Formats: sequence, structure tokens, C-alpha cells
Amino acid sequence: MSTPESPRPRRRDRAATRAALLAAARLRFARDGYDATGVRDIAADVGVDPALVFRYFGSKQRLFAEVTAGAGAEVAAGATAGVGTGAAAGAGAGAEEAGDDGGAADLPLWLLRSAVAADWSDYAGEHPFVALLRSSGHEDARTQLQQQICDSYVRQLAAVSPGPDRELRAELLSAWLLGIGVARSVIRTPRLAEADFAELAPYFAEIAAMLLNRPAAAADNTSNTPAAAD
Amino acid sequence: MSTPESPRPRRRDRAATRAALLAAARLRFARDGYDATGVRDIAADVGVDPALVFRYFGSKQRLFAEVTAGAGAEVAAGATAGVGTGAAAGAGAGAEEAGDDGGAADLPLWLLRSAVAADWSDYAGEHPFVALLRSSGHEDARTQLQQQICDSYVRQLAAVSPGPDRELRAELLSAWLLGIGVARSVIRTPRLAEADFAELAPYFAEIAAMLLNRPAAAADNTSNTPAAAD
DNA sequence: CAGGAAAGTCATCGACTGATGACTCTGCTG
DNA sequence: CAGCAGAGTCATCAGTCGATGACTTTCCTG
Repeated sequence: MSTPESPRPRRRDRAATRAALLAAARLRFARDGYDATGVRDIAADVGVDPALVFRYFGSKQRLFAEVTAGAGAEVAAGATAGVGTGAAAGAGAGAEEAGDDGGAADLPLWLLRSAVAADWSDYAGEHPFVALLRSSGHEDARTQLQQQICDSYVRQLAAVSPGPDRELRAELLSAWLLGIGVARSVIRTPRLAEADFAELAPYFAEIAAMLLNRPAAAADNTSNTPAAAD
Repeated sequence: MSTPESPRPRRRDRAATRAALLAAARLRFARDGYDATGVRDIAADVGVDPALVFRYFGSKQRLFAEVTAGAGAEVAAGATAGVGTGAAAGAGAGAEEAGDDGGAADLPLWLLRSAVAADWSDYAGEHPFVALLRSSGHEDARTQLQQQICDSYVRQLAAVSPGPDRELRAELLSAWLLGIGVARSVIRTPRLAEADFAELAPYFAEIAAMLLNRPAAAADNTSNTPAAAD
């Protein structure tokens, strides 16, 4: 339904057909998840016979692996090169001229924008990580997800964070980014689902700075922290 | 594998068999998701014929609906009655004597403990929300998830938060809780997956207090301001 | 134009899914 | 003991899934 089929019988082109199948699979997997996506659906989107999927990719699993590898590469490329350049980010929000003072301090905001405002129309409108989460029942998806999140989010956030426990704090912030994506597009929490980048940025920037820059927060508020644990 | 089958042919008891099927389904759905769970699997766990599932629940969908309704009720009951009483929370961490100072200020920490330290062994060891997320491909699951999260998390967090935008801030905190659960059990981020409640509580308490108590943070820092904290 | 490599199609397989209805067996009651 | 209501089982259906291999059609090349 997404790809309008042309009346012409589609000129034979191995590379183009393969790419079209890959794009259709990317969209389907992102929107419906691995299990709910059938090989016949993907082929129907492109307008070819389902057998071509196996001809070009070997199996549904391998097609999925190729899709997720591409998604991971795309996110990783953006995360490493995006900060400071501001490339490939402008979608809905208007605030694009982020101060290019240092770059490192902008990383959390750049990740937030990538999560809520970037153009992920190739992935059913969601950040690839959230889309990949739909297929988390499969080992391949989880492995890719863990590796890509650690590489793209945690490692870089930890790199701009001083003090001990900086990995834990980086993972906490990564978890927040992920949770925001899930809440917006999967659960559709009313207020958050319609918020744009400009509305979330102040809160996120303040807390990200606090979390990343402060090694060990105030440990005195033991109102109900387990004091006798250790 | 989870339910040890007794060698005796299982005395006939409609209520007990129904309850056993429900428990087995809860575990399977939580661990593997709706699609990956077969009616035959559930019946095999209990040791009865798959046809009994349809006899007692009508369809797989209705069985799933009953499971999720129970999960939602369990979470909601804990969220409404748990703060101040500290009931049904002690699992891994030993501290149960929550400071009964006010109750409202403890809500975020209570939710965190419920997410990372409560005994959810009936749900494959994960918070029901995270478990339910595995079946998010189905409308029923998403509806339940949205309703329960709004009722159990957002509404109560917004109730203890002053000022404008308190719903958005409550949803942001709810998203963080959700993201922490996903990162810990689905993605298995290394540092966060092994952290316990005591390790996370200081960070979470500080940021939750900041997010909930401050109506609108500094709105000028769209780029980066770690300075205008307090 | 002739031929062949390759792009694409067709029919079909075997396994598995949720679901149905007729059946058997158990255990309580009179 | 007889009988009956109902708990549990069996065989089976219709549909879908991923996957395979033989087939047909296209298009480039000589």
C-alpha cells in the first residue's frame, strides 16, 4: 500500500529490485516488527514475487539482519559526525542553530533531536532503535540493539562525562532517550507524544547536564534508600 | 519447563486448571510476547489439552486480555496503596522501612523500586509494563499499556508536581522509568542491567525532585547551560 | 536475428497456527 | 450400584508461514 505500483511490468533490474525489497522490508519491520511481517507482504509492497526475497537474501532472517545493520550504521554515522555539524537533523523543530561552542556539551541535545525531530520516514517515522525494539523477541534484534546503543549512545555520553560511575550515568541518560521514544510512538502518552523538540529541550538539557557533570549526587536523601543493604 | 508436572493425572478441578492456565499464560506472554506464545505451549506447561484454553477463555485474545487486565490491576493497586505503606515491594533490596515522612515525595522512589527491585517473578522477572511491551504489536496491549501507565504513573506523578506543564514533566519521568526497565531487561545495557535499587536511587531521587518541583526550567538554554541549575 | 544468462514467476511442500465439535472418562449424587 | 453433569481429550479443519525448485520471460550480446 505504501509503494504505488506502476502499470508497467517494472523493468528488470537486479540491484534496483533488491534495493526496493530492502526498503520495503525496512519499513515493514520498523512498523510491524519481525514476526508480524510476512515475506509475502514485503514482496507485495514492491510488486514482485515472494520467492525473490529468498533469491536475493537467502532467508527472512538474513534480510532482517541486513536491514538492522543498515539502521545501525545510519544511527552510528549520525551520532559520530552529527555533533557540531548539525547535519541531517532539521525536521520539525525550528531551533537548529545550536551554539557551536564546543560540541561535547551539545551531544545530549543532538541525541534528543535525533530521537524526536529527525526525519526517520524510512523507518516508519520512528528512531531506528525504537523501531528495532518491536522485534526484540529475536536474538539478532537484541544483539544489534545492545551493540548499537552502547556504541552510539553510552560510549559517547560517557566520553563527555567526568568522574566515577560515568558509564552508569551515561546509560541512565540513554535509557531516558529510549524511554522517551517508546512513550511517544509506542505507548502514545498524550502530552509527550505531541511535544516537539523545542518543548523538551530545556528539560532534557538541564537534566542531562546535571546527570553527566555531577559524579556522585547528594547521597544524603536516605528517606527510603536502603541504608542497611550493604 | 517452568511448572513441574505432577505424575498424578491432576485431579479434575475447573477453577484450579483455569488458574494454572492463566498463570502459565502470564509467564509465557511476559517472557516471549503474544505472537511467540502458542496455545499449545501454555497448555503443555500446565499439562492439559490445548482445547481447554478455548473452553475456559474463548480465544487466545481473550486469554491475553485477562492476563493483561490482571497485570494492570496489580500495578495500579501497588501504585495507589504502596507509597507510605511499603507493601509488596521487598524483593532483592532489604530495606523495607520506608521513611513515612510525607508520602508524596517518596512516590518517584517507590516507582523506581517497583521497577527494579520488586518481585515480579510471576511476570518472568520484569515489571509488567516492560513485559507487556513485548506484545506491543497488538492493539490490546498498547491500549492497556497507555491506560495503565497514564493511570498508575503519569496521573500520580502529576498530582505531586506543582506548576504548569506538570503533565509533561510527569510523562518525562514515566518515560525514564520505562526506559530504565527496557534498558535493564531487554537491551541489557551492561552497567545498568546489574545495578540495584540502592545504586540508582540517589540519581533518580535527585532528578525526579528537580523535574517534578520545578515548573519551567531556564527556557533560554536551548544549546547548553549546565550553570543555571540552582 | 539467435542464443544464453539471468530476472522473475508459479506451484507446491511441510510445519505450524488458532480454533471447533464430538468424544471419553471421572467423580459426585441419589 | 446407576446415572448424569461436566472436566478433559482427540481428531481434525482451514489458513498462514517460510522455503524450494522447476519453470517462463526478458534483455543484452555476438
